[in-house]
Amino acid sequence: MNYWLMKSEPDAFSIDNLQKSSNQTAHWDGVRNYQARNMMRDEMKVGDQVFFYHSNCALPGIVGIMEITKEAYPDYLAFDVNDPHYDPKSDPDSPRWVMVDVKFIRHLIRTISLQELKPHPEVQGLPLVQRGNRLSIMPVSKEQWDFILSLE
DNA sequence: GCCAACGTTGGC
DNA sequence: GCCAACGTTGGC
Repeated sequence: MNYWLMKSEPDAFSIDNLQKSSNQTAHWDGVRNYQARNMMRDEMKVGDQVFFYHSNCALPGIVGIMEITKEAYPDYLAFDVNDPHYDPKSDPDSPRWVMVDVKFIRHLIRTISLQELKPHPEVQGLPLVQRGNRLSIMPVSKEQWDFILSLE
């Protein structure tokens, strides 16, 4: 089983939005970065566990856990001219972007903030804590996963 | 709201 | 294929 971290701006889609979704499940759309896409497409499997990270907000940090319930399939928003994530270069016959389905598992007891994580040597390998990092989907090692949860 | 860091685009 | 310009991300 793999572990991941996925970022979302809570103003756009928060963990509460996920919890309130039908079946507590939603598609993770709008990823428009090749590195992130490749990980979704090639490595994410049903059952993988994922940290839900709130970015660009008052307290950026890890707020909960979700699980992959459907592996990569075409991000159809890329075909919708009226959607902000529309990409004219994504051809329905050969989709450029993919999404996965995620299911709410639980909130963390408290938010584990970026500020709190940064000083810990155990997570220095995580792109999340590296300067200037913008990757919205990243792998988390089992050791990092367990360590972060031990802070809860 | 600011702005540094980054990824992408497109002219050459 | 280089790289300047541009748009976006995301912490602060």
